[in-house]
Amino acid sequence: MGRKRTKSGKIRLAEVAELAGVSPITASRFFRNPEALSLAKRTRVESAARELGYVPNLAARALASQRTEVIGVLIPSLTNNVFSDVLRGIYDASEGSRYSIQLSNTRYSILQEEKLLRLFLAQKPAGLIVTGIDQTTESRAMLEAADCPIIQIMEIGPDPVDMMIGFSHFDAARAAIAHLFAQGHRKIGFVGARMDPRVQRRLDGYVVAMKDAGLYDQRLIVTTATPTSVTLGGALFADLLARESGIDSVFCANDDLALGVLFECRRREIAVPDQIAIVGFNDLEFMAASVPTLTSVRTNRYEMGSTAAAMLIEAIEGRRPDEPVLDLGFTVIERQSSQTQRSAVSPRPPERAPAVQNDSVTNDP
Amino acid sequence: MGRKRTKSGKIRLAEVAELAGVSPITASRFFRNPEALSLAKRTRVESAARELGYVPNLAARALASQRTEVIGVLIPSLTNNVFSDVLRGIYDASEGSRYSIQLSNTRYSILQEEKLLRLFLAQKPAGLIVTGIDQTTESRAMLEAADCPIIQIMEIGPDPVDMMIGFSHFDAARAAIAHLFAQGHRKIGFVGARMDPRVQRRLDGYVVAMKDAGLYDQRLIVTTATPTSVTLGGALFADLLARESGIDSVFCANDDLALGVLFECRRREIAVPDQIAIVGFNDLEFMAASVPTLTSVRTNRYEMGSTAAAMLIEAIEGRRPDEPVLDLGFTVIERQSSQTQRSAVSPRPPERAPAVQNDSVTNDP
DNA sequence: AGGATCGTTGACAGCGCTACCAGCAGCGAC
DNA sequence: GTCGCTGCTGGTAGCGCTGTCAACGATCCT
Repeated sequence: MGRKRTKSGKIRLAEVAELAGVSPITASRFFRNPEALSLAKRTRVESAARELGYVPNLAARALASQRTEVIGVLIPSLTNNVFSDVLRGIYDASEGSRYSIQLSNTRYSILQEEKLLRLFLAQKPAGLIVTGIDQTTESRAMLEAADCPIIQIMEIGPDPVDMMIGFSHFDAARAAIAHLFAQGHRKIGFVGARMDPRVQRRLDGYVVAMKDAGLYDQRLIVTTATPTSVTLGGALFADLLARESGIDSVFCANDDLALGVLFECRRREIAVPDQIAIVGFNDLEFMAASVPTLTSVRTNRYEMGSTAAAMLIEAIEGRRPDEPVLDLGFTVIERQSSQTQRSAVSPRPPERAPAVQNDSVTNDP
Repeated sequence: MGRKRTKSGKIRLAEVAELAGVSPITASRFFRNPEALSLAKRTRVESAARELGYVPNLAARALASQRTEVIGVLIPSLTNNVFSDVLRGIYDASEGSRYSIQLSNTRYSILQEEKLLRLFLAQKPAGLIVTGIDQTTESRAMLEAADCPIIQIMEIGPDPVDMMIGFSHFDAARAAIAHLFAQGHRKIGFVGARMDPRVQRRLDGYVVAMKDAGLYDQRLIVTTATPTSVTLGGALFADLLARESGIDSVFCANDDLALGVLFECRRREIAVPDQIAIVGFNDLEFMAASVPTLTSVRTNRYEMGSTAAAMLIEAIEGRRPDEPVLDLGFTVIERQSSQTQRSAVSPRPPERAPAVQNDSVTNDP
């Protein structure tokens, strides 16, 4: 055979082209835009490529085309269940596409995020997925100057850099509190950890709901910057009980905390929901399995990741969505931990209706 | 200025070299092996690069050098807590190095793994991290032919492709059963889900331990191929109870199942550990927070990831470890869920000593 | 002093692919 | 018959960097 191989023995595009009897550039087009070829050449190139086991060299492609087929993803945590669901969505939706995912962990630091952003942008990614809407001014400027599609995920806000997909943590928290009001609870504690911007907005939702009902008391709020855990949920709840008496329910900023509160109740022989109602956030799998089952606010995490990746890929390929901001909503899943006994006479009837509109607990736009 | 810029306005190495008054190749060396330069040129190149804000073009580098600075990582699941800990270790250890992580999800399919391996290898990664020791014949052949360091993680076995880091799931399961024997339990159930090769080896460890003690009964084993969950733990345990009576303890193949069993006990008002002892596997955070606290086998997941990445990078750079197989061990963490009452008279004294050597529950090599 | 060695530097020639532009055939319209 | 158009194809010229090898002066040894 007259074909010359590179020393590494790798098959190059030129070999494929030669076997197929076309020019290299035609073979190149086959891999990027097969429709542009005549049917005859298309099949010839295809079978030649298969026969030789050709695999494109991505580095050469990136160098020649001046762009990569990499989607950068910046998330604050790898271990938080919330993000692993989102990630799974992103990976699933990118699979089968030509794009590969480049993941980095900001560890909840917007400075770290800025640093990583600079790194990513220097390699001209095809698109970018960033978490949240709280970037540094510098990051924001870089994102706006970037010439690739960008999606902010996990929450929505008024001023997208480009596209945005998430839900309102503020509204979700308010809906959770409205549910507790509807069940007759009035002295509702808030337990929060990590206190990243999204947890902060859940707290804001709680505060506004409580104030609207004339029930706000800052001593009902226990938070810490420490990373969240089940153990911490128990500890924070213990703090809350030590500080305030007469609490009838707790809204936890996430489900791990809620589970910790449940265990702490068990440890102290506090009946749930009779003495204390518990509501969590995210609706992780175990919330439906615990005893009693735990009420939570379901968020569409997998969908958030998969839709974000799919939207981004569409945008990269020139098909921008009609609406750049997508609200995935949330649903308050009412379970035993917050149900007032309905078969028996309610042991703690609401003394007055809370001053909050009793709208639907679901917010699926 | 005489410098010519590329149309994209990007700073190239040539610009840096010109400003520094050296040849491009010298500038290139500065970024790869600064020690090779004289101090004078080194500082000149460094300040020129900083002044221009130069960022190397990785695609060009990869093309010219015929290798990438990418470490491929193949794991079976993104959402399983076990792997998120490992991943965090990998990302942490690779941060600050020149290498970037390329992650893919095999979804517990060795065929999918083979496919992804082919994809990865075609791009000449600098190194590879693969999960487990059960590859297809084809995958194994590809790995052996690959000219980059490879680490198999999560478990150890007799025949490493290259390097290996993990622990013996078989021994860990045996140690868990030995602990239950030591606490006087004899009718020990096994609850397992997903049944990937590592869970299978835990089951093997259980079987051997039970057989050695003359207590093996296959009706004590409940497994399913379904992905694991807390809910599933409860359901499988319910199956076990329906099938067999007199069970005094349950060894769960992972902690989610164990939590599900605990909740199921609570639902049925079975006292833990008095009527049923529970042992889990992995020692996730919540195991220490539950009521009662749950015994588990601690595995060093974060360390496994970080050590694997660090070892791999060392090997890539030519410093191979003395010993290619690293056993990270495990520890049985004894908690309330499996403790025989010691203050009171044991309600269920062991009728005969189990025929298993009562070695240390810790296996930290 | 002569030769060998080391540390440092630079010239050259690609790595494998694609952007750009030109060319060519086939077609319908005038 | 000419023109312009469309659809397909190919040639040329890099993309930005590094491997290889040669050259140079400085240092060391005999």
